[in-house]
Amino acid sequence: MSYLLEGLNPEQRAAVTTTEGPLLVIAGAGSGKTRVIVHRIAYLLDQGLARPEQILAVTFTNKAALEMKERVHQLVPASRRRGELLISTFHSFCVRALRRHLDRFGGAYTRDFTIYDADDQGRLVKACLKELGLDDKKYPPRAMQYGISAAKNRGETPETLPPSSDPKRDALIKTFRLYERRLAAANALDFDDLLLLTVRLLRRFQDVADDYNDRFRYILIDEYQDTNPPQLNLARLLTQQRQNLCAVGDPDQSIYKFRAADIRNILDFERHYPKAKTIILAQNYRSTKTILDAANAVIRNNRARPNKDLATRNAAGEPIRCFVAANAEEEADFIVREIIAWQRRHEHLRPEETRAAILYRTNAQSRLFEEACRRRLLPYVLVGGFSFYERAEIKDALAYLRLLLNPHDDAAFDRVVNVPPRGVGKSTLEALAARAGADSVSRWTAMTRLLEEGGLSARALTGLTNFASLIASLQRLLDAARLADLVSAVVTRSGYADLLEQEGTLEAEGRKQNLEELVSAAAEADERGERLREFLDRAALVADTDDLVENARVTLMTIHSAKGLEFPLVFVAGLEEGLLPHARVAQDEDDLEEERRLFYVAVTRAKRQLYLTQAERRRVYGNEVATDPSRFLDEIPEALMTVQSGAGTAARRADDGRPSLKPPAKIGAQRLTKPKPAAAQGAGRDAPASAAGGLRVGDRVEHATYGAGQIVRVADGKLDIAFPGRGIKRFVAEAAPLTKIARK
DNA sequence: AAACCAGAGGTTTTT
DNA sequence: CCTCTGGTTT
Repeated sequence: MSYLLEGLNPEQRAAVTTTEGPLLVIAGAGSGKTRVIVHRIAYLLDQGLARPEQILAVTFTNKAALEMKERVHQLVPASRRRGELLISTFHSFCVRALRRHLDRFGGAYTRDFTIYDADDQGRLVKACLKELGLDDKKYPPRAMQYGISAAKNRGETPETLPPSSDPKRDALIKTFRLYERRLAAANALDFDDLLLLTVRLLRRFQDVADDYNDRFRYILIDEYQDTNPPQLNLARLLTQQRQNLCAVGDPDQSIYKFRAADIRNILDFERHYPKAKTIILAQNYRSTKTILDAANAVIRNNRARPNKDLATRNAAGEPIRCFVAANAEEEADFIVREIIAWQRRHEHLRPEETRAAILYRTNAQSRLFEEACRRRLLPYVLVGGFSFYERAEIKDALAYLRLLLNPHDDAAFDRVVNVPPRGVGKSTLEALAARAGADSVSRWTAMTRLLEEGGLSARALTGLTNFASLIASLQRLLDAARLADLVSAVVTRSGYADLLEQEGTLEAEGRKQNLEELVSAAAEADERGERLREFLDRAALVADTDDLVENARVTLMTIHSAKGLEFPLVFVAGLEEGLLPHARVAQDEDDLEEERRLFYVAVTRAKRQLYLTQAERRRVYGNEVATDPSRFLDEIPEALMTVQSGAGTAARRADDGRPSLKPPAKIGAQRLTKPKPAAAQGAGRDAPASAAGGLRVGDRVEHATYGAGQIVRVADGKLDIAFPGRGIKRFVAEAAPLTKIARK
């Protein structure tokens, strides 16, 4: 027996060794799903059933792909895996395929296409609305963007949509049509296109489809319950010959409907693949029995699902603790205090056995937890904040780079044509946009035409001429220079570096540092042998740059981001009607079931101890309103829980018989933490101490929302603080959620 | 072109 | 409440 099967239970073994034909693995939460996939890949290699390059494994995130690859490498000796093992997301896979074959279509698109991220997409939609003269109050761009994406994922094009007299519908179709035209003119693809065009490619060109079918003997897809229609099509097209598809997933964890994921894809697997074999992994290795019983009890309330209660041999463990706070601030503070106490109680354990997660439904909730952590000096990692690649200066530099490969990239063009300022003002930009629209060409082409024909102001003429020759001169570096040199040339020759230099502010300093980081990233890419193309593709597709998450002892994130992760200690916060389930979905039964699955995902992240918290009052747009406990709380058997409420909650008031307590002391009053005694000494600078808790110009501080910054001005009880990449912000000294950072 | 101010509007979730 | 946008001012 292969060493790869040791320590696996019979179902897991079957999932690893069933190597012929379609296989569906319904893997419950904590059932060792990733382990099974990793062992299966290793087994295929070990048994000589496939060489590495003949296997394609698809994961949901880039991070998951990386991790999976690493684990396979640990399991299989290097001698057994010559050749590239392809583990990637659907999107990355598609980019690879399109970079190779997109020319085949012969139309507007070429292999040099640009990827438009959600940001570029939003801008384009806005521009389209404007061009069509549609009021963006009446037709919110976001809704339009969503509508277009949804239509695309259903396989619609502007032409297949029936004309409608409904103005909303009509506006959507018109915008959709223009949007597609503008994308084509810019040789740009949005995230949806990446999948859709790959599907079209495989459908249209049999030889390409055959190539892929020949190459990939085995295909594995993780998180299959969250595939959307184009992804399903892709899977079917890639497996049409051999049908060696191993789909792994859990219908109870399908939580991406808003992104066009269709739970039926996994429920109908046996219909799509009549010869399919199904294996259910129902044994849970992760959670205590108490936590698992709660999860089972909750998910049982959903109708359409396979009957697969999870079982475990783990001990019952601690009861789930339910905490009702008077308001959201108290909720956050309670959680942070409990984390500190819990981790202190478990100090004897290895650090990774005391990792904690605070999970919430919406990103907006994160701020309170950040502030609470800062207040009590508890280090944390926030997942899903601004990533490096979302900073303005980074996007600017990337826009230049994008233009070098594809000058027709309108989004990039708009972004940098006048950054740094070169006399291309509003009216010139409008003239460019108008010309581009009229001729149905890119901004770049429109610019070229306008330059030839004249008719521009002298200033604009010089500005645009300079811009054009700048791009041209940088393009000459494409083949010669190393990536790092190229990036650094972009920063200097564009004048961006000088601009920041002149500014002389700390903010500009921070931006410069970020750009230097980008150059370092390029140098790393150089070492991996990557070209600009790959570098940009990675920047477009890699969303989570937070790899620190692994080592953090406290992680803050949305429930969606927590999928696939586990933590010994888990807090699910904001268990209120309107938040979880979210108010936007409460009417529709299907949507409600998705919210329940979301809650199920949250609960099943916990290994040892689970807390569920609710705030009785929560601020909504400024005013505090009373909340109702989430209906999901009622679905957990009382025997599994202990309930506790905070000071000042209604429950407590009733107990005391006191009419009402005043709301808990405003925590804002004590926000400004005094510098730590030993730390701030040493640098006895000249700046006068302010009235603001001993903060001086030059001090480094940590702000709850903006992160690390440096104080640049103290006056009138106000603080001006520079945040790298975010500019200078002014705060009322007394109220600012700040923590002083000790000097090194 | 930058800096300042007023007002509106916003909260799902993400490759 | 807080942030962003757009308009106005210099």
